[in-house]
Amino acid sequence: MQRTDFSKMACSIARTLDVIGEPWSPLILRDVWVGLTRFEQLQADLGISRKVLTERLNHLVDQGVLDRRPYDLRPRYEYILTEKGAELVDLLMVMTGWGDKWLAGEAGPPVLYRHHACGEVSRVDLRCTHCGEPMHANDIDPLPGPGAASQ
Amino acid sequence: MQRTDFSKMACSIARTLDVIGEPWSPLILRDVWVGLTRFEQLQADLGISRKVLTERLNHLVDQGVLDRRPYDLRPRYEYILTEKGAELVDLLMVMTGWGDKWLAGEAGPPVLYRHHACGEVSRVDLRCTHCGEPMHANDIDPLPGPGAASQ
DNA sequence: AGTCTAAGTTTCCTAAGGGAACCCAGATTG
DNA sequence: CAATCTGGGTTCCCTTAGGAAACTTAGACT
Repeated sequence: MQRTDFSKMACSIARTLDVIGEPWSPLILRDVWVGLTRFEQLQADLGISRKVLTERLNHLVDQGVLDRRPYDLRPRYEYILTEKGAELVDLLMVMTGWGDKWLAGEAGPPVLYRHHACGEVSRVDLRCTHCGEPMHANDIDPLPGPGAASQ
Repeated sequence: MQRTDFSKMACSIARTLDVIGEPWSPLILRDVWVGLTRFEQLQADLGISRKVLTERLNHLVDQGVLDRRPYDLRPRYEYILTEKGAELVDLLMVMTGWGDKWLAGEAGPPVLYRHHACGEVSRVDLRCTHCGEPMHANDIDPLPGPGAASQ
């Protein structure tokens, strides 16, 4: 294997990268999320090489992030997010927030999110599941957990 | 250019990937965040090729995510997170949460986060900046924003 | 029988990652 | 003051992965 395998590292970031860290994978998930669920749609929208799209879709299905299912009696398939995949959209939302803030420039964000609960165009904020206060890089200390490298 | 350039796409996810989407970049940020800030430390901890580490560090500095500064009279440098880079740690925290839930298995999470505000070991949750309610994939509708592709 | 379409496969070419050896500047050692 | 050490890279070669375009296949349509 030439490209380093991250899946064995005792790090949830590395393991997550092993699932969606390859080029194009997050954009494929974004497209599937907004309803572009078929091979031709994805290929046309992204401009990705067909070979690479095939590889990525197979990998995402193998990892349980996408489900491949027929939508016709002919051999036609669409890809949909599993629950595991839908929870990756959280990651995309945070990426969007960062990109909107630091990279969008004068033109402003290309996409807005309307929140169903309040009906407003809004953004995501990271909060502590325990106390509900904001939780960012400088608000926490990392500690070794039960799955820490020790073997 | 062989590898497709994401930076021109009208999508904050694609633009963010152009900054930290290459292999190793998120792991480099993680290491810098936890205090492994020097070339030799990063190389030894990650096992990354020196060539690629150089390329990644240069790119992250160019993008304003890391700052390279001398820590000695000799030609010795360390890399630290800028504010722009520190806000990317949000992304790492969400990646960690997803990996902990879906990939950690029996052993449990390799790392825990203690939240300063409440002192508890906790996790992050995504909330609407406007109403404070949970905000996940199925809680929002994407709408075209001011920076949407139109030119 | 011939055509159309979605969903891939295959082939060729180039670029990017891995690994190891090499280099350089400034400090330390004998 | 020559030899060595150390951090921070460069260079070189090899292999793998991405891009582009052509080709294939199964079933439906005309």
